[in-house]
Amino acid sequence: MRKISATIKDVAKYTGLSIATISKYINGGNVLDKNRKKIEEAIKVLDFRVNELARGLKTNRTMTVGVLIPSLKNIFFTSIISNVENILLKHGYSTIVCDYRESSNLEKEKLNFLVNKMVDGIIVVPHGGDVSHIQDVRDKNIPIVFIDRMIKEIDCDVVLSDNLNAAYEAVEQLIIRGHRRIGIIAGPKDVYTTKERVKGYIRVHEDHDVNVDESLIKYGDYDIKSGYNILQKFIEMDSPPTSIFVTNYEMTLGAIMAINENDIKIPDQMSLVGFDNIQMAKVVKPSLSIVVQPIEQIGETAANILLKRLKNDYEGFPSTNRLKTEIMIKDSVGTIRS
Amino acid sequence: MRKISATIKDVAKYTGLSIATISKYINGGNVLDKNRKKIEEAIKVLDFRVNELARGLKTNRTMTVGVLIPSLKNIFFTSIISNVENILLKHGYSTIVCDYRESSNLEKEKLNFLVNKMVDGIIVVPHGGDVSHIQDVRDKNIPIVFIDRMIKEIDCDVVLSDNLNAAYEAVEQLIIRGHRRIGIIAGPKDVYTTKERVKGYIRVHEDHDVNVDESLIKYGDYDIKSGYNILQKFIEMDSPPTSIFVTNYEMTLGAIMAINENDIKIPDQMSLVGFDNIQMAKVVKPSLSIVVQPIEQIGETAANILLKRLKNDYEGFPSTNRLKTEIMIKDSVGTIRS
DNA sequence: TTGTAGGCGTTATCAA
DNA sequence: TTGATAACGCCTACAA
Repeated sequence: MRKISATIKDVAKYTGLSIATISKYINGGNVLDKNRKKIEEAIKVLDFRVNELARGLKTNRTMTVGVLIPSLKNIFFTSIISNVENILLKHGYSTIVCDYRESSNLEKEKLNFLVNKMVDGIIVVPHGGDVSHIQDVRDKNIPIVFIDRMIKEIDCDVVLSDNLNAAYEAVEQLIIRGHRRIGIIAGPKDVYTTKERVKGYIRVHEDHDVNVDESLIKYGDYDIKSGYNILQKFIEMDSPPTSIFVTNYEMTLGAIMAINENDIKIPDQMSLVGFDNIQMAKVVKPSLSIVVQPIEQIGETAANILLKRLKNDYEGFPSTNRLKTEIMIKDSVGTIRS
Repeated sequence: MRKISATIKDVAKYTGLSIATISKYINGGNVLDKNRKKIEEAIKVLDFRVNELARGLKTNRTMTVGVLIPSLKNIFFTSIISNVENILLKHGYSTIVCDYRESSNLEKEKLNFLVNKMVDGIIVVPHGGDVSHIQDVRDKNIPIVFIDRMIKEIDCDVVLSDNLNAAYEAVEQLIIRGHRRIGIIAGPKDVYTTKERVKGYIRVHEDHDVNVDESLIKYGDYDIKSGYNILQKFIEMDSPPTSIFVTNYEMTLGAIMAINENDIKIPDQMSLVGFDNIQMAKVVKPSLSIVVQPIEQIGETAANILLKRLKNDYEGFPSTNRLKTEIMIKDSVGTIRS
C-alpha cells in the first residue's frame, strides 16, 4: 500500500558506493568531495529519508519523548506542552502526548504504554498517591522529569512554580488591604500543589499576626464545579469572608459563575484573586487579580533538563527547579476600611 | 544505560522453545497448552515486551498516528485531540501531537517530520493556502483525515462542523429578535471556516429579506486582538450594529474585552453571540449566547475514520462529515422594539 | 505444532 | 576513505 521510500541500499546503488559509506555520510562522517556530491544528488533524486525504525533498532533510541498530563482540556498543561514540543522538535525528538484524565489507573496504564513505545524519556505531571509504577519506570533508567508536582518518594528532576510563595504573596496583598477573613478555595487535599498553596496561605497569616480560621480553608477538586460550590458555601456562612483566593484556573471560573449568579458585587461585597490565564482575567469585569505562573519557562526548563539527561549528563541530579510566579492585582481586589 | 528488556530470544531460552513459536504465541497463533503456560510464565518473569521498533521494521507499520493542529493553546483543538488520543490508544496507536503555530511553513515542516517518523496516518487541521505539501503526503498513500477545515483541491476524508448553518441559525436568532444591523466578526478571509460562516450570515439575511451591509462584515485573525479591534471599530461607526456575531472563541474573548472597556451594556446597547466554550459563556455576565460545536463527536468521528482507513477499508472515500452545531441563546441577546 | 533461516534498514567494527 | 559483514529484535514462509 504505502509507498516504500528509498533506502540506503538504493542510494548506494545509485552512487555506486557501498552502504557503509552512505551511512557514514548520513551520520556526519568524511567522504570524498565527489562522492559527497553524488550522494547528495541521490538523496534528493530518490527522496531518501532515514528509516527511524531501523535506526532505532540499532541504536536503541527512538528519538521520542512521552508527555503525560492530567488533562488535555487544561490550558495550563497544554500551554506547557506547546513549548516542550517545540523545543524537543528542534533537537529531533518527537513528542507523544497522553492525558490520564485525572485517573491514577489511567496514569499507570499510559505510562506503561509509553514505556512499550520505548520513549527515550518522559515528562509527567504526576498524579500523586501510589507512585510505584513511576518508580518502576525509573528503575528501567528512563529519564523522567516531573512538572508542576513533586513526588518526594522518587528521586527525580522536577520543574514547578513556587506555589508556596505564590499563595503567600497573593494573600498578603489581601491582608495589606485590610482583609482579615480570607477564604481559600484549595485543590484536592492530597495533591502537592494544594499543600504548598495552603502552606503559603497559613504562613502569611502567621507572619502578619492574622488568625487562621480553619473554616475558611476549603478543599475542592480543581474543577469548575467545586469552585462554584465552594464559593456558594462561603456566601452562606454566618460570617462570610471578605475576600477569596482561588488556587487554579478552573475553580476560578466556577467561583466567578457563583458570584455572578448571586449578584455579588466585586470588589465591594467581596474581593477575589484567581489563578492563571491572563486572557480570562482581562475579560472578566471588573478585571480579575490573578497569580500568573511562568508557563513558558516551565516548559522550556523541563525540556532542557530532559535533553540534558538524554545526553546522559546527570549533573545536578535530581534538580528541583522552583520558578517564581507573578501577582497581578487588578480591580477585583478592594480595600477594607476599619 | 537503559536496561534492555527481554526479547523473544530470552523467552525462547527460558521456555526451551524456539523463537518462532514464541512469536506465533504473541501474535495469537496456536501453541500447546503446556507451552502456552510456560510462555506466559516466562513473559511475566522476564517482563517481556514486544519491541515495536523491530516489529515495525518488519511489518512496515509504526502504530503511530500524527496529529497536527494550528495551536496547542487553543482549547477547541486540544479538546478534540483529547478524544482522538483516547480512542486511538484503545486500538494500540500512539499519538504524536504537533502544533504549527498558525504558520504555513511550520505546517509543512512538521508534516514532513511526521512523515519521517513514519506515522501510519495523519489527522490535520489544514492551514489552507498552499497545500502541495499535503498532496505530497497523500501521494505516499498515507491516510489523512482533515478536521475543521476542508481543502477542496485534495481528495480526503474530512470532519467538520456545519459552519454555514451554524452561522445561519445564530444570525437568524438575532433577526427574529428584530435586529437588522448585525455585525459579524469573521476569521481570516482565506480560511475555510470563515467563508462558510460568512456564507451563512449572508444567506440568512437574504432569506429574511434583510439587506446585507458589507461594512458590517469584518475579517479578523481568529485571535483575541482582532476580536478586540474589530469590536472597537464597530462601536466607532456612525451607525453601529445593534448586535454582533463573533465566529470563534478567541475573538469572542477579545470582543468582550472591548465591550467591557467601553462600558457597553449587554444586551441593552448591543447584543452578542459568541462561539465555542460553554464554560466561558457561563462565566461572563450577562450569560453569553454561543454557537456550540460538537467537539467530542468531531474527535471521535475523525479517529474512527482514520482507524478504518488504517485497516485499508476505503469504503465511502473521500467522506465529508459535516456535524451539526447547537445554538444556545442566553441573556446576551436582546430584542429590538421597532 | 514447532523449528530453521532469511530479511526488514540501519549502524558499527574491522580490513583493505 | 571505503567496503564487507555481523548484529539489532521481530516476522514469516517453509520444512520438519
